[in-house]
Amino acid sequence: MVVDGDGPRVATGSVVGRRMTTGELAIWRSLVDTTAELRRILGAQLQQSGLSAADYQVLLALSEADGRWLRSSELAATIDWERSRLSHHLGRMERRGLIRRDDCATDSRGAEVSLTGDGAVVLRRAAAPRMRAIKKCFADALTLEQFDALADILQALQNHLHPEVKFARAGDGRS
Amino acid sequence: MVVDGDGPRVATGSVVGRRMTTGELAIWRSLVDTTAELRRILGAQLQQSGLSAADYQVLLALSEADGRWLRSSELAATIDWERSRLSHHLGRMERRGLIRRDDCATDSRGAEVSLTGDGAVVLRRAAAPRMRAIKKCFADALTLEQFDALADILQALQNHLHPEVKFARAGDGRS
DNA sequence: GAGGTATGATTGACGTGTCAATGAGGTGAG
DNA sequence: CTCACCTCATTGACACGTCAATCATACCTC
Repeated sequence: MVVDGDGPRVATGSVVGRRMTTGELAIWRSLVDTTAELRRILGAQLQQSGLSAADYQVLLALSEADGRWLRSSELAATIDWERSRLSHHLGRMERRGLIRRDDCATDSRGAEVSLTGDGAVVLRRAAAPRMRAIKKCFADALTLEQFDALADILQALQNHLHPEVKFARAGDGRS
Repeated sequence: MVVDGDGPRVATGSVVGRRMTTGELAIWRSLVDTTAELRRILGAQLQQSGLSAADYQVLLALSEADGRWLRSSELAATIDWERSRLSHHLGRMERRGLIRRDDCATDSRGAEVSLTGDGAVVLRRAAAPRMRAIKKCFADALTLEQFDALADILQALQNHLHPEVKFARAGDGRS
């Protein structure tokens, strides 16, 4: 049974209306597979520092924040997570002593999330090996030309996913 | 913390030995973020057909298999999953009536996994919308040149991750 | 300032993924 | 034959992610 792939079909006359070719679909599958593999490898590497990729993202965002703390919702926006996902994860990280949640001074509903000393140490120890791993299994594989092309492709995908920011310019107040 | 600009580079060569630049790291982060977003969008789309991305992968592999069934371990190898992950997932899919597991005729340890009628119907209904979604949020964003460049980049990454198959070529006549 | 609504964050339920351990059955050396 | 060892597949425990529901507080309107 064939449920995907391209079959004979009359073109609608517009490029956008064309079906995907098998080649395009194969590239899509390769993208999914390859990025999944990279995530798996880097996740395994990070685990040797006692962190998951999610832990690392949270700790990194906090360490880069002004004053090294963030409101829970700001943190969620920074790393583009759902609120509830963050809440669950912060609970687990708090239990492990990596972060701390305090009542927010300016809004009694809110929480201020900050690194603990332990969290900062663990993050610092994990950072260099992670950079090396990204370099080794990703950056070392590509030429300068390929980097440029990839940046261009990713920009095209982002423009396509978020057309409203396609023409955004610093200092341009209009939307 | 600027890490750009140190060391000469061999023309058109790789960047082995140099540190990653902030630009290269930014491209890595963009790759991770963008592919995560695509997966999220497509997962949400697939969910309208009552399937997860994992379900779809399993059903598709079975539908493409000779005789529409596979040994559990063959299925795991086909979609590159851990055995235990597959076992858990097949349990859930069996409960939902999408697949069936029968004792293997040639090896009493094994299981033969096959599509149920329901599973085949659900897959067929999900396939076209999924293709359209991949086209809409991925394929439609890229030019032919960008497709070529992306295929080249993914091949380079795969070659780097699996050097043992680095020299395999399609159309070689012999492998 | 009282009511209704919006927002910040958490919780519970459930599906999912990983690791280590297990059991059940094949396989080969002696 | 039988013992050691391997592979096939499953299980349990636990971490993780999503959805819908909840709760408390802020904000806005009258």
